[in-house]
Amino acid sequence: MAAVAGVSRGTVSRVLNGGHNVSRPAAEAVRKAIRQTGYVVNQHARSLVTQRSQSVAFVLTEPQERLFEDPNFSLLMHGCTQALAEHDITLVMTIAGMPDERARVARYLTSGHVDGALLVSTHRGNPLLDALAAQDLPVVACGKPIGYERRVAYVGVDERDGARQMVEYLTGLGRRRIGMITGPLDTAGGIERLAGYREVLGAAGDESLVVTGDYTRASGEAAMERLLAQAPDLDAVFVASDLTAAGALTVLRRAGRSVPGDVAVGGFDDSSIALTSQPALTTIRQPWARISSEMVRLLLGLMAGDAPSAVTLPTELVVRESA
Amino acid sequence: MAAVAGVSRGTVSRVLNGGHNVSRPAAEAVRKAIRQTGYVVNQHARSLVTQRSQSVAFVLTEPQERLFEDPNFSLLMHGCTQALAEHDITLVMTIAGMPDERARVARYLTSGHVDGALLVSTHRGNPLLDALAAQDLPVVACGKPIGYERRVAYVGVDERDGARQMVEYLTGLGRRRIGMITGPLDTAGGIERLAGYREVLGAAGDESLVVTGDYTRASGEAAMERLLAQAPDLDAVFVASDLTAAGALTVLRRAGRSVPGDVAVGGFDDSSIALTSQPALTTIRQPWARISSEMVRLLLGLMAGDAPSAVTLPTELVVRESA
DNA sequence: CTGAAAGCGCTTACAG
DNA sequence: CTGAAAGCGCTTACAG
Repeated sequence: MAAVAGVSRGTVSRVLNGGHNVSRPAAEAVRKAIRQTGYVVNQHARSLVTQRSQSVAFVLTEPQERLFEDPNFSLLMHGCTQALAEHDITLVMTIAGMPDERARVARYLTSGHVDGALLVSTHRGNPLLDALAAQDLPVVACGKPIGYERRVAYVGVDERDGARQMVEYLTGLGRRRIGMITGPLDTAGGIERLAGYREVLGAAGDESLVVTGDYTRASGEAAMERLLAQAPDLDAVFVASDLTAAGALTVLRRAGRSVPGDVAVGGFDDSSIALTSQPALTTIRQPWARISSEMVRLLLGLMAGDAPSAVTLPTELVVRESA
Repeated sequence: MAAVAGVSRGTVSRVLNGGHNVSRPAAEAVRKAIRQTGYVVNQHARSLVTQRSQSVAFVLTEPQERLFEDPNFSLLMHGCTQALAEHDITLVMTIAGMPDERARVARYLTSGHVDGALLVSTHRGNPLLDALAAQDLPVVACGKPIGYERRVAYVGVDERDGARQMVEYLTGLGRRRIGMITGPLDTAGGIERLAGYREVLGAAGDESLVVTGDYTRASGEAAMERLLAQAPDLDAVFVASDLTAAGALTVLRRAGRSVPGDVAVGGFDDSSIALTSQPALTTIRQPWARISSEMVRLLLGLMAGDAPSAVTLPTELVVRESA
């Protein structure tokens, strides 16, 4: 390659890396030779010296199905891809749902393939976090990573306040028997959204009105059925995710309860499903674009040597038809 | 590291790579030192000499949304992850829907980050294929890559025969006005499923009965509406994908046509949506598990120096409620 | 502006 | 079984 262009490897390298300190004719010759030979740098050789791979992983620590069911992940990943592209960094996705996959992924991530990792949907005690932290890989989580709040950077929304907004809105509508379908209680979103609900309802809180879900659509169906059995007189439900709320809607329809007439339904996320569900969901908007750009900003910071920090973003009530 | 264990770098490397020609005590010492220091190999240094990265890319050349909408991708990716894990290879996913993303991804793939690529949903004239072929990266496509059949390995199903099975089944049911919603006509699945339909219906083929779709749910809704307008007397539809068929079902319901009473609906894929749709879809099963294992087998072969080859798998009619 | 040279951290014949 | 040494293909001070 250097031979074809009639210059030294050093000069080739210089034009490849910005072209500083290279004469016009030399740069031209190199570019021409690259076109002729179809030369592509060997990323390993480059990374071995730069200590950078110019790529970052988007790690999903969830059974695979969730990714494909929940439209939020898509949004988040797209936003991150865009933001990283501006810095000439490629995003690759990796799934570590099962324990054995986790070990493999941990090895992949820590052995230099990537310069950092964006972690999505982290449950309490996620073992991957230990492995990554031990190797000092820059990591930023989406949502507060319980148990690692201090050591791992993250960006999340004010979950509790979002829940509060929704429950206050339902209360304001005159609803008195307000149920809740929570998220998984080993995640910040699961815990905090429930806390917000309790904060508003206070002593009025009735345990038969609360059922635990796990953010999936299926859990929304199951939980709604239980809720209808335990508290047939409920006139509203706050559901911790739109996808789960869509499941609840199906059950409500089947049970002959009109929404919002008989039962008002409030979701969380403002994901695409909120618009396509029947009726369209009143929900709490998470600023996905902002979340992804902040995640990337923090990650780039960590890669540059910054200490881990946390960003908390506000949410917003979006009123549609379901409540 | 070698110092901690009291051996040479060579010996450390030997235990890391299978432990052949290493004495028990030496191996023990190395393993202990690894535990103590948390040592992880530098993948770049290793790959620079082995010319292998032990990872493979799952490349989606589709706008991001499709991945998350279509359950088939999930299945396929999971199968490939499993099959590769047996060979100690990590699968990373990468999306190249937009032209600028494509350039970035091409660079990523050809610069040594991965040992090969699994290509999903390739339309005619996919520019990524040119870039990869030029760099001799082992590639296997899912479905016949039009225009690259001879140069690129692939595994697909007998699309035409699958379509034929479905249309013959519908004919056997006594349906006489059988419409079709096709896939995108720049993919093998789009073209061949239509060809199978035409083959069975022959001269009876009426152009007003055929509408082009693109495998999405939305295209199923739009196409079904057109079909109902163009050919209000149709008594069956063959839809080139289950997801699209689910869209068609929605429109049919809205139009007051009972399924399969008024209109029989046949899908293609046997994806998870075929079971959850109302009514459950009669469809053509694609053997996803088999497809992913064959894709991996071919890729491993290419990586070992084999010439590209193609595998065509049979499909199977699955009768449920919609027809 | 440019080339020669060192060095990134491994693996792997090669001797022993 | 084990160590010393070459070499993988780059980047980057260092001279000039």
